[in-house]
Amino acid sequence: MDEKISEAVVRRLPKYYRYLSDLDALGVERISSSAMSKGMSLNASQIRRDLNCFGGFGQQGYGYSVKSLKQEIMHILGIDKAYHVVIIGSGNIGQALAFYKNFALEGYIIKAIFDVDSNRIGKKINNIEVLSMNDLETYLKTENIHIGILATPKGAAQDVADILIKGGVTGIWNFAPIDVKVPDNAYVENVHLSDGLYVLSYYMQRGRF
Amino acid sequence: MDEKISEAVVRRLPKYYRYLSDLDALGVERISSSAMSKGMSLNASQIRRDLNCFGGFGQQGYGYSVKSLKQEIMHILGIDKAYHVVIIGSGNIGQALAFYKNFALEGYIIKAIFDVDSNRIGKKINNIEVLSMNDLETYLKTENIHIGILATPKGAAQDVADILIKGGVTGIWNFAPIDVKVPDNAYVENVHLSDGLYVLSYYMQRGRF
DNA sequence: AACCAATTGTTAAAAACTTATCAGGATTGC
DNA sequence: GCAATCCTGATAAGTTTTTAACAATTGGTT
Repeated sequence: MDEKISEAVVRRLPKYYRYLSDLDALGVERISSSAMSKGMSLNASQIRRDLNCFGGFGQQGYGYSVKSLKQEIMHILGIDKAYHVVIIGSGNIGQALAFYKNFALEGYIIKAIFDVDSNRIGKKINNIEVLSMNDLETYLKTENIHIGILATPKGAAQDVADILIKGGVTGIWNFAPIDVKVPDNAYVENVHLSDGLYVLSYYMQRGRF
Repeated sequence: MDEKISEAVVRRLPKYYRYLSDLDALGVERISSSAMSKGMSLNASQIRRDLNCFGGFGQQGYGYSVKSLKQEIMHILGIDKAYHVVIIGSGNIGQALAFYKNFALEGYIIKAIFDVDSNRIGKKINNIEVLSMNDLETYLKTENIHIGILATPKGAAQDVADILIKGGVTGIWNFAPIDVKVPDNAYVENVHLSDGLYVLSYYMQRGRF
């Protein structure tokens, strides 16, 4: 429970969370690792091992309590609290994210959108103000922002990331098709949407084997 | 060169492709695995090993030709040809994807959008027709569609996927927050956008170690 | 109250993946 | 045209990740 947690494990946590949420919504109260295994197409040993990285949440002969395991994972992921977010870039992706209702519901509160396009500045998107990129640096001095969402063209992404980090942002969710780099005290999640489409094309052509 | 290619390797290919495209755009003609290694923060051995899965593209004492290696990877990924695509769901994500210019440029041609909302049916999004979900099955009989993009609510995703597969679609790019299942002769790429946000939250809270 | 079945947490084994090493061939500079 | 250098492809070693196995513990049942 004290060793370094591998990224592979961390990346499975959201999947557990999703699965447990579904079970909970269906009113299921308890679940065993082997039942989860079937439902999620994961190995049961792996599930027990993964969960055990963070504590012994299960009980022999019984399994896991859906509700409390879900709660534990929310806490481990850190999604049981509120984050202040800014979106940079109000193009296709920026807008789609601004309109996405679940973020607000899950505690990711979008405080402002920034753009360079003077036609957009001053307008509102889903009731969120669009401000000028020129004001970003100043804005970050007065507002306490945790997460910046990068939805800029790739040429601007790293520069904007640097401004965000300098302004105290510690998490960057990057949708620009470039690997943004951040210092060790911050973290970036590079999305690279089209990579998935390329992988899809690969398997469509070659098959899975 | 004949063994099974691991998914880990396949998922690095788009990254190589992106990097080589950038080099090519800068006019760089040749590159060694160790130079790539520095530029991409990957191990040089790994790069040589990865590329060697598909053929001996390099030359001792010289390295790799940027242009031809890029071309090879495009071919391996299968992104050097055209795909016919439909988008299911014209909500935030569906619209954003419909407007995304690069898809068309890269040969992913969006032929139609389907939705259940009668207010949207008959309209056009970025000059692409929005058709009724009821007509999807018939549509697939006459049109040869390769890829279906799922941008529906999660409750509808699996059902729509089934219709798509039945209609001859072999690739599904799924943005609904559920793991869509497809038969062995088809392939699905589940995106799960918010998973990345959760992982980001995890590392913001716990740090990387 | 005692047994049986279920299920975890843990340890061990297997598989997959990454990194290091190096012989051999190609290129470049002189 | 020769030597020194560079760099790949291949093999070997090391590391991480996944899967299997099982003792120990709990809950339900008779």
